[in-house]
Formats: sequence, C-alpha cells, structure tokens
Amino acid sequence: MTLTASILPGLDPAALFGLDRALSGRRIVVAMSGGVDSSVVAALAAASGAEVIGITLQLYDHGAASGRKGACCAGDDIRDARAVADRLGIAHYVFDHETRFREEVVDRFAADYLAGRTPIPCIRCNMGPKFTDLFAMARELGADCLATGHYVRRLEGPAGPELHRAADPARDQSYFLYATTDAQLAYLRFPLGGLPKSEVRRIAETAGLKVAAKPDSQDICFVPDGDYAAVVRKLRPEADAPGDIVHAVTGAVLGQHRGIVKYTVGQRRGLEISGQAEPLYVTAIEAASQRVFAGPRRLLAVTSAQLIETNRIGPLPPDNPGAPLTAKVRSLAKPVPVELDGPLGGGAAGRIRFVSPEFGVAPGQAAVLYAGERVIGGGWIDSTDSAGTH
RNA sequence: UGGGGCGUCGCCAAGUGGUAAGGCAGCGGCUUUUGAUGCCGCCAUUCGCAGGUUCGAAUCCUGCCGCCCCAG
Repeated sequence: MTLTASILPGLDPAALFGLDRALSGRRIVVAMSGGVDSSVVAALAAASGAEVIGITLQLYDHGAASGRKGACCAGDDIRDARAVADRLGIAHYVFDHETRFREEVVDRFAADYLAGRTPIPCIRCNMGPKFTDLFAMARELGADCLATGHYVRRLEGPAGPELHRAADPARDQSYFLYATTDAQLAYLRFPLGGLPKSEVRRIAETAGLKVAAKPDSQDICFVPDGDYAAVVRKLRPEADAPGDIVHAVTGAVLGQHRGIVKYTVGQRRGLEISGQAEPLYVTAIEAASQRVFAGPRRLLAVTSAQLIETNRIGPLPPDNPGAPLTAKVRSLAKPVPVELDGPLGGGAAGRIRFVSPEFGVAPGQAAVLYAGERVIGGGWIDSTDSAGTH
C-alpha cells in the first residue's frame, strides 16, 4: 500500500487504532456517517493494512429533504459513505435502523421536551444505535475493534483503557461520550482524537475523498432546518399547549407562550417580553402547569445539580485538593471545578457541587466529569439548586 | 370642556433652541455534532397632528386630536 505513506506521514496506524503491530490480520469495523471524519477513519484503517468493513446506519429519512448539509445517516450521506468505501476498496454495509433510532432517540427527545427538560439526542444516539447496536454488529462480524470519527482519545491507563479529551480542545467531543461503558471503551477506537481538524481534511484530500470539503455537521441530524420544535410538535401535537410566562421573582404573568418546547433554562431570546430594565432569562419550566418562569440572570446561578443514571469510566481518581474534579454541563463550556457528592456510575444517582455558581444549568442536559483531561463519567441533570433564594 | 399633567422606535425612556442617548424586545451574523449563553452588527431623516417664530426646534408660540389626574 503506497497509499499508507502519503496518507500517514509520521502517523503510526498501529498506534492510531490501539492494536498491536500485526495489523495485517486484523479486522476493523468503521462507523461511517458519510461525513469527513468517519471517512478519514476508514481511510486510515484501509491504509493500515487491516481488513476494513464500513457500516452505515440509516437512522431517519427526510424523504425529499435531501440538500441538507452536515446531517448524518440519511440519503445523501449514505451515498457519500458508500462512495468513500468504493474509493477505498473496502466493504460497506448499510443497515436500516430507523425504527430503533426513532424509539431510542427521537421519541425520547420529544418526551423530554414535553416534560420541560432539554434533551441531548446525540448522547442517546451514541449510547444506543452507535455503541450498543453497531457494537454488537461489529462483534458478530468478528472485528477486533470498532472505530469511529469522534474527536476523543482512548489511552491505556494502569487500570485499563481511559477516555480522554481530544488533543484539540476546540474539537473535543468527549461530552457526548460520557455514557460509554468500560466494555464498550475496551473495544472502541478513536483514531482522530489526537489530530487537528485541518489535518483530517488534508488526509481526506490526499486520499481523494469527495467528502474532503463537506461542511461540518451541526444542529440535530434528524431535524431539518434546525426547527426542532416542529419535529416535536409533529410527533406530539400537545406540544402546542400555550401557557403563562411568569416572573420568577414577582410571580406576575408577563406574557403567554405557545408551547414550553420552545424554551430551555438559561435561554434569553424568544421570550418576547419587552419593556424590562434588564434582560430576562428562562429560570425554570414547569411542565405540569405549562408555565415558563423568567427572571434576571442572577437567578440562573446554580450551586449543585442532582444527577441520575450516572456512568463511570475507569476508576475514580484519588482525592487531590490540588487537582479538583471538573465538570461540563454543556458541550461548549470550559470544565469548572466541582465536588462529587455521592456515587458515580452503575446508574446510581449522585450530586455535584459547583465550587463557583454555574449559570444556565438545564435539566435534561448532561453533566460530564473530568479528572484533568480524563473523562470519569457523568449523568443526566435531573434538578438543580439555585444559589439564592428566589 | 374648571384646574393640572402628558403624548419621542413594538415596550420603557433620555433629550427644554443647534441638528434624536440608552435599556428591553426583534432581526441578521459569528461560534457550535444538543438546546442555550456569549460576541458582533442592524433597528425613529424623525419626535400626536397642523400652522407659526427662528439661520436653525422634539425642544418656543397657537390651534386641534388623544390619554391621565384632581376637582365638580
């Protein structure tokens, strides 16, 4: 394979895939979404000399809605994945997973919004279709590992494989993978975790992949045009239920909304409440009464969060006052110091306390815990405690 | 229809002769594999209407219209 040298200058395939040197007899399954990242993973795998099988899950179907950019696993994306596989000369299978995806991801997404929470479908998708279903398929195919295009690093630690943030903090996707189990991590590989995006695109170009310049995915893949509320309403017409927007301090009714689905804790825009001296943010959503509470920013300060269904990856680090645990309660946020209060892992409920008040912590989002660069787990935010009395 | 007050962008509101602040809301963009936040930009040739004074008025004068308050 002369391709190897040109694609992988200075890169060691064995190291990228965390397998030993004898890659020639190995079989790698690559989760291919049709985007640049997973395509490059396939290219790297192919260049390594291992036998490579690409798998694409068909997760949803927008019907005529093709022209979308940045989505994954429908229509054009599946064709892109297939084209990449053909170009690389690797096997490629497409499995129809629409029903499973709808049940595990989309329906729960809608249900969460109706319950006043702010869901993260990407994490559910990783937990289910990707790391459970694809995982099982790869096993059945006798693969030595399952590789994905996530920007996250899997490093061998003293107690086994560890999950670490990507080398490029701007690209890090570890937030979306906190629910990965130890068993899954043992089998997974993330070859892109140590590379900058620019390098990934360069490899795609060198390998002659048509997806080299494809836009990065963004928004929710199964939501056309970014209008997630429309998707929820289509699934659950009752999402249209109107209600009051109530001032969190005075209790005054400030206005009406047309569905709590449109709001998330911490949100500022879209309340359409004018004439205020300072901006108002959504401070709470009460599904039972269809009420949205709004108040000044200071009311968003949260001192702790109750986590449910927690997962732990690897051992907890020993207590070290000099290097406290940190947590992210949003994908785009710098990890902030926290104290873990209670268990973490095994689905148990626990609590994290923020050393400094954290703003805009929304139930339904995930809290992901880090020890330095290492992901030690996380859980769904079930409720929060505010800093001040309201 | 006696007295007083007020009418400036969707809302709140500066500005009392020198050529329309700001906040809220809204819109657009950047950022982003969730939803948000944040940041940047846009947002009244015009100040209830009509005249008048003035080199020049949202600011002064007159009339009209519309609100509000106190009296009756």
